[in-house]
Amino acid sequence: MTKREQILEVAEELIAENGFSGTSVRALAAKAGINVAMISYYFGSKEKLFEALVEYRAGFLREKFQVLNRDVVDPMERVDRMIEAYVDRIFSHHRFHRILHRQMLSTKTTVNSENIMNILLKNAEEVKKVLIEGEQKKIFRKVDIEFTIAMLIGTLSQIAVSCMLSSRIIGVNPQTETIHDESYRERTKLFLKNLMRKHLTGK
Amino acid sequence: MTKREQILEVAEELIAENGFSGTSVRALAAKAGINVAMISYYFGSKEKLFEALVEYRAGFLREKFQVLNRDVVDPMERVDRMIEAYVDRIFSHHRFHRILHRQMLSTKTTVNSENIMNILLKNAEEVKKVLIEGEQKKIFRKVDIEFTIAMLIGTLSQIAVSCMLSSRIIGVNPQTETIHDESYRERTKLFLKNLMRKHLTGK
Amino acid sequence: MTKREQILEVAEELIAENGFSGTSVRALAAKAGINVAMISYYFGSKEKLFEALVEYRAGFLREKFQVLNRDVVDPMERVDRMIEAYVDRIFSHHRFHRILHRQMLSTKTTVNSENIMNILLKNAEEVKKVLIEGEQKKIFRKVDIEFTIAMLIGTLSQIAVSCMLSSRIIGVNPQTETIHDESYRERTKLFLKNLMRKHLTGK
Amino acid sequence: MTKREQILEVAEELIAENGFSGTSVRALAAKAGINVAMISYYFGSKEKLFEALVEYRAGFLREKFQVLNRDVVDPMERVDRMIEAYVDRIFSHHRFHRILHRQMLSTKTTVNSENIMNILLKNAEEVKKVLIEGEQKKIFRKVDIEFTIAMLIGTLSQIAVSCMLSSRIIGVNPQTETIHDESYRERTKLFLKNLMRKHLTGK
DNA sequence: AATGAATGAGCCTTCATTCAT
DNA sequence: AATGAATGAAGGCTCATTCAT
Repeated sequence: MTKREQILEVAEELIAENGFSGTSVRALAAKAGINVAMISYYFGSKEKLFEALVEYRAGFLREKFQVLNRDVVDPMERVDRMIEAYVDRIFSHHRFHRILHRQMLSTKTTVNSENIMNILLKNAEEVKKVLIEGEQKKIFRKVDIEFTIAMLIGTLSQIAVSCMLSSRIIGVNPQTETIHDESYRERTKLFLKNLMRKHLTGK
Repeated sequence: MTKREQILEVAEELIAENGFSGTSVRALAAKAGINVAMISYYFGSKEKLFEALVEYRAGFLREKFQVLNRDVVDPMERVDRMIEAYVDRIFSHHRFHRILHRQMLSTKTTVNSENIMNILLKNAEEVKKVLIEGEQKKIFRKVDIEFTIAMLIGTLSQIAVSCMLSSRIIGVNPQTETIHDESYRERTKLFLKNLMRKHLTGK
Repeated sequence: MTKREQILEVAEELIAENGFSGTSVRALAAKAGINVAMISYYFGSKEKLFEALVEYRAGFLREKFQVLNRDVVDPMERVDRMIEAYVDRIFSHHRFHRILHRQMLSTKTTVNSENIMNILLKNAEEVKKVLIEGEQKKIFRKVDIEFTIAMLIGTLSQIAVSCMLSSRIIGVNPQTETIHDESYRERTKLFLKNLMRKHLTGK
Repeated sequence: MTKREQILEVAEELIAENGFSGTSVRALAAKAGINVAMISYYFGSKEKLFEALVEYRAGFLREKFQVLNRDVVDPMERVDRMIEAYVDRIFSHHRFHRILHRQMLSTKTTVNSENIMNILLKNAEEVKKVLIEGEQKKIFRKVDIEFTIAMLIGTLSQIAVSCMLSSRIIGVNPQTETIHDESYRERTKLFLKNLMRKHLTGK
């Protein structure tokens, strides 16, 4: 791993935990074991570091959804696959997802938020396509498509992101069963699939 | 409105927009039209101001859920009522909700987060009761209760909170139809009710 | 003296000695016996402190030249009076003059330099008037008016400003006879008057 | 031109424009098209680069004055020649002269300033000799010799150095007639010669 | 000889807070 | 009760310099 990447990893961790304003370049440098000046040296500024982080992780998020839409014919099957891909993705990058989510909470529009919005939007549109297609094929009921997407994103985020709350609402012992566990991930997939099936087909 | 409350209102607005670290007491004092020293004077510190804000708004959120559980007999009916109350509550205090949500994203445990967790938890438990009761009465299917709660919270949050994203995903023109509109609120209620009915009863 | 003025006085001293970039707000605050934050508090920024300093001293420089032109009839007499006023002024504010002079050496145009130029220009124009009038009245020879002004300014600056060099070129013991001495000031006046008389009238 | 000299040329330009503290080694390296580390590599430090620059240019300034004093017999003639040499010298190295001038404004004594003083002093002494000789031969009037030297230096500096101000005081269009023009140079020589003749001989 | 990476010190500014009134 | 002045700490960033290659 290059030093640049190393900084980005640490940045992701700290920003996920404390937010952008809550993370000082000094804290960042300390945790990354580098000099403060290196942040400016590599990225130009703290803001640009953030942009670089978004760019760095955006790649992971951009792929694969399109593929699904082409290969699988049955809409319900495709929704299942999407859920699987989506859950995997978010669980694997839960820290970055936390950052994205936080960004969404800000009403201020920055260079970054535009970028982030576009990433999320692309995913959302892919889901939208399936839903519309399923509806046209009379396989899905007529549902509020946009809110269905919001439900998918919101539910998954809620499960993945709010450790503290979730662990208590959900009755999970955060020490033994966490977001990092395979079982937890599967439980999430199963729940979402069932939910969507009922919601979309009523069966 | 007392000066104290006036400060709290402004604090809510700014913190909802820019986060806790992103909001300086100077900006706050400027917007509230008071002296900087007043924040320390009234609340002791910025942190304590935040705690006071949570306390100030928590009252709104704490009431009414219990009532519903006592008065209404039919579990499905009760779920509907809860959704209505919950949606109304969050739409009415969407700024504060945004703050709560952001707090949940933080893994740092503060005095505040404990407080906030308790508020949210109480609500969640009320919902849990209905779900369990409905299941015992064989009116509801057997579902993953904890994740169902997460779904409820997550979906509503997603709809209410991410103006920018939602407005684009959801296909809402943020100029004409926003979180402040009655129609938008009703649409949300309808969606959640249908979703839960399908999810819980399959019908 | 207010604290604001106190800061300005110290700023003048340090900037005269080390230049603007060469003077750190920390050094300034230390010498003025105040906190670093006070510079921003009072002036907004280091740059604005400089502007305030120019404004603060500009007043001293702006007055009095016009008066001379109205009251005295004889051009040569008026030139003498101007020299006296000019020498007094610069000797009294030699530190600020040093700053002005340094600013002139910069080719970068700032808000300040425009301001400074205007002050100097006004003085120069007043001198120009006398020279032209004297020439029209056939009292002065035909001379290069603009360069004559440059000579006046340049000579006086050289004498007043370059302590180290002057003290050695001029053969003055900087310990005993300095810019602060009355005799040195009178010597300067005498020199300039004689120089100008010869230059302008040839007698 | 060696790389070393190339750096020195760029350094002269930037330091003349922005002063020593106002010129960063980074800006310098960028403009010279070399690596930042090169400055330390070639010169040891920024200070030493400055010293090297003084040394580099000092050579130009040191020569020729002595020669004049030996070859020409008539003191007035010699003064004229000196003015010519001096004007030529300063106009040819006006950037470096700007640096010297700025240094004179500083009261801080550095290794450099000592060096610079010596250069200027040597020139001044050469002038002094002629003035004294002319006075002894009863060709020159009795004048304040030291101030006369200051006048010469100051006037020329003022004309050469303060582009912005001069161009406005002097009524020169900086676009068409500048320090680089032959005519401007000749005008300066003529002015100084006439001035000195009147001042020294009264004729 | 030459360079990109890295450093620690210092830059100016803003922070939340406290003090005197 | 309320405020302008003042503070020390921390903010992000740039500095001249050094290191390893």
